[in-house]
Amino acid sequence: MPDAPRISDSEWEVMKALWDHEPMTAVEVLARLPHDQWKQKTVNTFLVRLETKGVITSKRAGRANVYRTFYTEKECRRFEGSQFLSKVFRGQVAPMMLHFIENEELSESDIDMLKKLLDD
Amino acid sequence: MPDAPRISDSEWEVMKALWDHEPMTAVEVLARLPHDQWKQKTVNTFLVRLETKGVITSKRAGRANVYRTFYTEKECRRFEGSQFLSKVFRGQVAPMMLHFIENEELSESDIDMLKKLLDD
DNA sequence: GAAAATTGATTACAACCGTAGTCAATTCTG
DNA sequence: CAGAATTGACTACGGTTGTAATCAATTTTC
Repeated sequence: MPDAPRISDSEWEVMKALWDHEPMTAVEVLARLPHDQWKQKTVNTFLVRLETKGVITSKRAGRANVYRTFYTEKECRRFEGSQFLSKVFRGQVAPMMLHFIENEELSESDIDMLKKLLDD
Repeated sequence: MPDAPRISDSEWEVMKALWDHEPMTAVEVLARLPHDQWKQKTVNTFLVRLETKGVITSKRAGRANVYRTFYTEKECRRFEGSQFLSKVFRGQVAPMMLHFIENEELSESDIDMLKKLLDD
């Protein structure tokens, strides 16, 4: 898999909507986003940009374009995750994990799950 | 503590240099950054911008400005961390932790440390 | 003291980002 | 079929980011 292009904050919102219900038209994507925060034209612009970046693809179906993601959410999380790790935690995994354990709410079951995970 | 402004990728590099050795002049900051990737004037621009954003402060000392961070690295990690969590992992901590356990190299001692950490 | 070096302040500029509006073609609707 | 609605394509525009260059004042060096 080639390196994924950078995906901006707002582009991520569109991507998450697409991953959840692809393939979709621009109108359908809007319907999946918080309605008061997004205008149809804005969604359109982002879809065009994402396609230009090669992160999604489109196919004409009747009068509308139907969009599909090109990278999986997992893949994008890998790119963004290692980016974040090196930028904010200087590439040091353990301090980062520690940070999240200290700063984010973990339920009992989360903790149990993670402890099990760490056992392999 | 008020909300920290957004700090861009390159700005983070400057901030990390500053946190490690503050206070510093612009020339000293450059000396702490990879020399082939940074020009003095570029460093200057970033320092000015960071001060405008209120993330660092400066005081004139002789002919040079001496810079100091205003937010700690810990604070900035909190902002950036929760931003990342909600953007990339939809705010779900456990899946994020799982992701990093699966995708980043954790040493034996890292794992032991984390398991201990999870025990409280 | 005049030329050279240092260094902050100001200015530049293209690409990316967020947020849409306008134009134009196609498709309904009555 | 003529007006209305839909929808993609193209255009807009100010703010941020990365990357510096120029201008100007001050200091150092012959």
